Amino acid sequence: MDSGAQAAGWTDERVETLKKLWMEGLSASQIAGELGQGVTRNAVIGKVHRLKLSARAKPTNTAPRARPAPRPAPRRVASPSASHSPMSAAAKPRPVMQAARPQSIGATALAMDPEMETELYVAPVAAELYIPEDKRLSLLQLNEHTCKWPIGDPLSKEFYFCGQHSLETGPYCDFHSRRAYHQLDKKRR
DNA sequence: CCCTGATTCGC
DNA sequence: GCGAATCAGG
Repeated sequence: MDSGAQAAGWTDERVETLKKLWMEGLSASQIAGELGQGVTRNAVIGKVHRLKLSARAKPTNTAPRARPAPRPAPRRVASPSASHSPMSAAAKPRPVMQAARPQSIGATALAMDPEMETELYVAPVAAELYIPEDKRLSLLQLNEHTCKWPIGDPLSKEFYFCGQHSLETGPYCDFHSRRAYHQLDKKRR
């Protein structure tokens, strides 16, 4: 007898479902979830391309496809290369002082009265974390595990680094890591 | 950071 | 043929 574990083979049935859902506009991840746990979003996309389904809804797209950038075959790269130079790290980030966004304080407004909205105002100050003086680090005190987010004017004697424990995924602590990402990824024109 | 599809290439 | 890893854009 056979009782086997069926691999994630693309049966006609599944392919049908795939086609249907894809054409309906579902995202690859949604379809993957629909097909089952054994199917990943990548699997769906891969299959879609193999079936040559790619474009589903293309009204008037004047952009065939960006030139498939010359892929330098980065497959399976395992290069830790952790060269942390204090100087370069310090010169990278842009400690701009921007105001913190409101972050929806209070309950979600369902129906805000026109007269009430003037009451809601959040001061756009305190954009930077306050680091106690005894926690602040100078350039020479930085190491692989200290947040290298610069604070203040580099030319000033007030200048210091965050110095909190940095994440394994980057040179900054949780707070500054997120900030840096949100800055860069957001706009980018 | 989340997400999306697109592509490549070892298996 | 398959799909993880990666890339590129939002």
